[in-house]
Amino acid sequence: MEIASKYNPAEVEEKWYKYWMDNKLFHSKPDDREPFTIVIPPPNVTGVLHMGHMLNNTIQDVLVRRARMQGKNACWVPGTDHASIATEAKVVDRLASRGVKKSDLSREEFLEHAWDWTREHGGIILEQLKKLGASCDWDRTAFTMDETRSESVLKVFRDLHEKGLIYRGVRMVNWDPKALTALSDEEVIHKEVNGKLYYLKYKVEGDPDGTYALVATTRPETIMGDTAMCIHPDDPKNAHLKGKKVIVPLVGRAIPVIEDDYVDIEFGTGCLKVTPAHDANDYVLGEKYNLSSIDIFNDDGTLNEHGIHYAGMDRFEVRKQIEKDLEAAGLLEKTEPYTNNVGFSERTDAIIEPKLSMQWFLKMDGLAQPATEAVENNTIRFHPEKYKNMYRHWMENIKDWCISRQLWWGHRIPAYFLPKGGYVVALTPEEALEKAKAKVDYPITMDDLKQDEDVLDTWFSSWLWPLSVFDGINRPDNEEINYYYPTNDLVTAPEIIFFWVARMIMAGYEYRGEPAFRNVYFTGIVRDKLGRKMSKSLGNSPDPIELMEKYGADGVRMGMLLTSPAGNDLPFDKSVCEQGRNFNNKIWNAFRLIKGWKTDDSISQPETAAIAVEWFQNKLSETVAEVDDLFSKYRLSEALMVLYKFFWDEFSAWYLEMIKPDYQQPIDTQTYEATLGFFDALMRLLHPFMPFITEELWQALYPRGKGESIMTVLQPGADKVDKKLLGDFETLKEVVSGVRTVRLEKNIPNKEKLELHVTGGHNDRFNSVIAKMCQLSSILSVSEKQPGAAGFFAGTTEYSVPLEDKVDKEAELEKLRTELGYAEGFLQSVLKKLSNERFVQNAKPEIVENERKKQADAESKIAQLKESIAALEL
RNA sequence: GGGCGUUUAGCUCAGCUGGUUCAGAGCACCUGCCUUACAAGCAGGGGGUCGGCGGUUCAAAUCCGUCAACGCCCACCA
Repeated sequence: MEIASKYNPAEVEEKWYKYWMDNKLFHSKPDDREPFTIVIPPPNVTGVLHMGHMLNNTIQDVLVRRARMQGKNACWVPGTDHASIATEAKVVDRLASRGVKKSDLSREEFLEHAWDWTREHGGIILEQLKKLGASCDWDRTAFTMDETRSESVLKVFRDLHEKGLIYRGVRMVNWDPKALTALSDEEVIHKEVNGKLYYLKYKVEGDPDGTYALVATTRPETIMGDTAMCIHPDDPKNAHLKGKKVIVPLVGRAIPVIEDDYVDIEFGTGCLKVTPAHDANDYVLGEKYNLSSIDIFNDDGTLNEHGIHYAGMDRFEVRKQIEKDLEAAGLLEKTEPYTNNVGFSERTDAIIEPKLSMQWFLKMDGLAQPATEAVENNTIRFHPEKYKNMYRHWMENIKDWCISRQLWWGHRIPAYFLPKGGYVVALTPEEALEKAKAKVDYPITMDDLKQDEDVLDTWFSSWLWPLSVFDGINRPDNEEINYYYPTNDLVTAPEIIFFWVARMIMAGYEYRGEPAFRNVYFTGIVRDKLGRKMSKSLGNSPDPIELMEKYGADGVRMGMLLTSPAGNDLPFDKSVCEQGRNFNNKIWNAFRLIKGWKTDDSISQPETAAIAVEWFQNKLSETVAEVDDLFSKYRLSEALMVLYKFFWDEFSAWYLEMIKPDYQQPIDTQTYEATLGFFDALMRLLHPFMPFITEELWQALYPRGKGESIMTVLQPGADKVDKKLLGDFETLKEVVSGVRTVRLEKNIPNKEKLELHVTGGHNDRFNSVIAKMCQLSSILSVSEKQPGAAGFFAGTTEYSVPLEDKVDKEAELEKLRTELGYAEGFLQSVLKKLSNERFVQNAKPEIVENERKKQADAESKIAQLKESIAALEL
């Protein structure tokens, strides 16, 4: 059978994914085995696979596949998130492109469009994950707005309300004028913006001299909402304003001057205009001094009827216009360039407007407590650990969570308002009516109840994800939740540590009294070569699907993993995928070599092969132990790198070369069987990282039964390691390398057999191996190196290849002298240490002993070098 | 304005509790090879005063102080 010399991933990937699906190998159900659970961070239902998903899901798949191969009952639950605000924005856009405004539709009509959109786009990203090889249990695919999940959300709302943790109130919230909804603090991103500081003149009322107070503000367009001016009680320069009233420019309204030490005397002029409706701090002042509050904005950021002649204009238009008008009226003293922090909506990028409104909130401090402790005491471990600090800091300063959104796409808040005030919380209208009847003393019908128009924050469903995917809220004692919960690992981006991770931990403790997961692996951000975040708008993100077509899913997976230690950003470049693809090819060709051999029972195992097998067996054990250790520390890139080198260098370059029979000669059965065994072990070790090629070759290695898969066999275990053997073997490599260098330097073809002379201590156990790897005719022990020989050292032993005329005496002498110089310098430094009494006294005995050995070795090497030089100089 | 983190080869990173696995790995680079598994390869090689300064110690990439640059998180100075 001819096997192509290049690996073709496209052919095998589809085949094996189908095989895994057909044989239900991803499916998990509770049994006696130890469970291993991961819930996917649900991608947005309308999202398209990007490089961040690739990284994130590759890592999850590695963890799940490895757990499965450790005999655990691995369950990776996939699903999608309804992404309330993001999806609603997309649906609104699509409707707009068809000339339909959201406001023209009823709630029901709009939701119909949203569901259409969800049905059209919802499955795309999950299908794309299959191309990556993701071993999710697709039978469990969940959606944050499907029936089970919706019921869970409503029940939790009702429960937390009953516990008194959910309340309703008028607060200053972050208002997104584009999406027309409130946002939580976490959804606001602060950015530095270059703006101006405007100095406005507020004339003092009834002052004939025309004196005025100067107020510095970044937001002149809000003056219509001013209801006071505030100075510091101890501010001498503004003391004359105490007890006075000042006139708001353009508006002409008089407002009182109040005093509060909140004002910073040094900032601006020390005068602060107070606009309780449009600034969180001013709101606090307003409450304190019982100021009236004038809301001058419409929900979309245009000015309302309080905006005098600016009514109907956008807030930023007004800012420009009002500057001119103030100028014209002589009420603008000056402007200065100024940078300040402005809040932007995470989703729509609109500038946030602080707005007073009635919203639903969840009390957080009680929920936060056990969640804070769990991370602090490592019940839940963060990888890398540095995120613990961030987490603690946020948790200790946690604020109540604004959970209502003025949107339609999402879980509608299960609160029903009563005709004469008050409300009830209930899962269904029927339940609501029942509760209402119990609450009021007047007759009431279903039609009298009005359900809250708002929906819940998307994260109010995501935070239940590890529970709700196993139906742990609705049926808290079901077999699945009892078996799969707590989940094991969570793989996610640090950006959503507060949005999601922290809240899942809280929900986990509130509803199970147990951690949601044991380990959190924080991935980095995928960036381009220039260090920019990959984004659709920049167009700097490669299409993952195209990438996989070009380099193979295994190649891309490897590319992602090789350069992404936990928590570090990943500067992505296609070249790493190339490296991955090359490695696939390397594996492919090693297999081709092995499979090309004919076996012969009648040949006995050559000595070189016996040594090779023994050595590789030990090397394998050593590597397995190393990989185990790295996995336990979640150092996946390093684990992969160890395996990469193990396969490429130890297995291919050393082991296979050692056992390789002469061209077209058969191999002995014993060695062949051992080699197949090693290859099998290597495939198993690599399978979590590169599922497709390893399955393909594992299947081809031996005849396999129907439905069998590498996915479900165990990882190789680590045996005892003969350290001495491994050490000796490293010396052997040095010798082989030395001879190869001689060949290269002297331009000696490989076919020409050479003789190797040894001067000094040498372990001749591996002579047959050295002879085979270097094409030697013999290895002789000599008391002195021949003058016409090219030499090198391995440790303190000198090796040389007699070459007669081929050796350039001068060059050889030069080499030896350089080496001698180095050795003498080294000896000097060792002697200096040893002659330092304090070193000999204070250092640990083994350190001193080591220095003595270095001294002896150096001395013996120097003696040998001198002899060789003397012989050449003759 | 607070807090955290990073700085080691051209690039991406590893170096735990100070001393032979202390200056490493992969990629990139250079040289020679189409050697019958693999040129997506083989063999060999060069390259860093471990961000700067100061200190502790017999001994510092490693511990302490300080400065600098970069990054992240939090924060209401209008």
